[in-house]
Amino acid sequence: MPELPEVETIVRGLKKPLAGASFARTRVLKPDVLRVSPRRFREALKGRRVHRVSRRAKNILLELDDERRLVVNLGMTGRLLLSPDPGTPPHTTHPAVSFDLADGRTLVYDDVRRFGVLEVLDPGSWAARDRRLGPEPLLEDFTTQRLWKDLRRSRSPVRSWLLDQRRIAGVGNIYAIEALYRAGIRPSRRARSISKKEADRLHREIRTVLREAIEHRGTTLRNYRDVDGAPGGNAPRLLAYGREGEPCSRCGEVIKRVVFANRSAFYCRRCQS
DNA sequence: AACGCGCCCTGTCCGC
DNA sequence: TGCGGACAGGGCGCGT
Repeated sequence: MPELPEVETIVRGLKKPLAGASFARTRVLKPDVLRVSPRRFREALKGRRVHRVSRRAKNILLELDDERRLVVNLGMTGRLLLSPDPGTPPHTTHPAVSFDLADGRTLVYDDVRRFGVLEVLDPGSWAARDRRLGPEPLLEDFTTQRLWKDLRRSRSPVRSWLLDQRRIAGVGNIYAIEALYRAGIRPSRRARSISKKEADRLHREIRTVLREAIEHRGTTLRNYRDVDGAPGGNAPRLLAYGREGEPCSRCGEVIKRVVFANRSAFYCRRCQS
């Protein structure tokens, strides 16, 4: 569910409130969101202080005072919810893991479908994971040149290419569809067929779409909430995603929906080639 | 090696 | 009103 802008909104919301906070007690209600035993997970966090909160791709990183990190991937429906104030737990629907902080606040990982994963990784394990992720699209090293060169090496449909986290980090189905719509490129186009000029446009639109979504605190279709439980405001701004049968905002042609790789793609057959 | 597919799980919505 | 099927923002493991 949550893509880069939603994860970034959560990270920004946790930065100040969690800086310096420490884990007193952890309760695991749904062990299937972990990859180790609940006991081992609890022990890894016990007494640890949060040094810094950051994001890499769609992962939330709580950097701990022992050099390890609590890595949270929200899957489709994961949420991180924080107490409004000490003594008041956040409002949850499907709590999976609950973290009591030393100051009386509670951080809860809530997840209806439980596709999310929580792990505590040492520096080496995290570095190995990090290396497998592609460039951050909002950072300097993601250049038009790099995008174009990387696209040329793949025969996948460009929409599938954009969803592959090893190639570009943090883009999911919504923003892939939106960027392709705005760049005038059909989702089914083979990555290697994208011209230099198209790659330039795609590069710009990926960044614009992500930046604007962050400004609007993410897209809420159903489940996404920020750390205060509030929905994002970006959904009404989507031009193609979820708009099957509606007129194209540019030319009035009907927006089409096609399915490949088990996921919906939306596009305008007149504006996108 | 690169790629596409099925699957993990629960909730919601739509058509009959 | 009830029921079955399709579908949902992600990512992994498998077979080709």
